[in-house]
Amino acid sequence: MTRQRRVILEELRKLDFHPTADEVYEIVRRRLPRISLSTVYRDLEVLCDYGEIQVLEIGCSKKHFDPETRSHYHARCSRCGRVENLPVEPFTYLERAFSDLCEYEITGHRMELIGLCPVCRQQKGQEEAPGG
Amino acid sequence: MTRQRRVILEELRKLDFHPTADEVYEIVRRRLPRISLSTVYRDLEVLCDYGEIQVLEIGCSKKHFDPETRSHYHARCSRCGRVENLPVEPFTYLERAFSDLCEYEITGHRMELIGLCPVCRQQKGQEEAPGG
DNA sequence: CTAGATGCAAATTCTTTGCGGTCAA
DNA sequence: TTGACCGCAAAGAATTTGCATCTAG
Repeated sequence: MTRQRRVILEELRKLDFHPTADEVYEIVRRRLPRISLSTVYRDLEVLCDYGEIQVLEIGCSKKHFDPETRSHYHARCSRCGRVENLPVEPFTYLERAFSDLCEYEITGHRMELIGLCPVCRQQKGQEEAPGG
Repeated sequence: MTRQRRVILEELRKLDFHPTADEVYEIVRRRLPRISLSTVYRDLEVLCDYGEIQVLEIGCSKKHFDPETRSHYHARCSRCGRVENLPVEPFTYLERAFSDLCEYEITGHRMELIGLCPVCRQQKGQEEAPGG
């Protein structure tokens, strides 16, 4: 566990949302101004291998990194791309139910709620009623 | 609706899985050998805008294209990447339930079952018991 | 004609890799 | 001294864009 790796993990754990690699880079740079983006990518991968964090390939095009490795659901803002946790236990019985409906050997599932986060909700309200 | 666009849509509708852009390219090339990959990307985007197909940003890194635009769930093979439909109606009540659990204004949700498709299931079985 | 669409090649974006130098045990 | 790790720059993969040409109306 190197300095860079430790700082990345610490910063990830402070956040209430799941950042992308370049967001991690920007955040970590405040404490380690000389860190490189490739170190961030490499350390995020190592932290996944160690089982300290997980990658979310959600919404897509960019990966998001989550310091909680147990399975859980996410909410994603369709406006700003923010990804955060949903406070419910995953419905594992769904996997058994779906096993009977298809030929797949089911090993897991993923659910994502899509909508507007509180901030974007408010901003959208202001745009739609400008000044009156 | 140009020739290229029509052929792309026809071929998509024939498939029982949801291909990536380069898979669409390979398939469509059999009928239109001079089509370019950028036309495929561009036409897939136009078809989305027209509401004829939808993009699945699933599993990630590559987009998958689905000629069924109504909301539905998918199964994804963790071995070969195949993405196909699940024969169940989406549980829209989940959106109302989650609205009470978070501050989001929920507009939709997505669920994806992960596992081994029938083909990979069989291949895996053969690898694990080679020759007896 | 002309507006939109195409094919090709170059550009972008996100991510990974190669390499020489650094640091801790 | 050694092996893992770093920063930098270059390479890769997926996707998008610029541009000259083509085509249907």
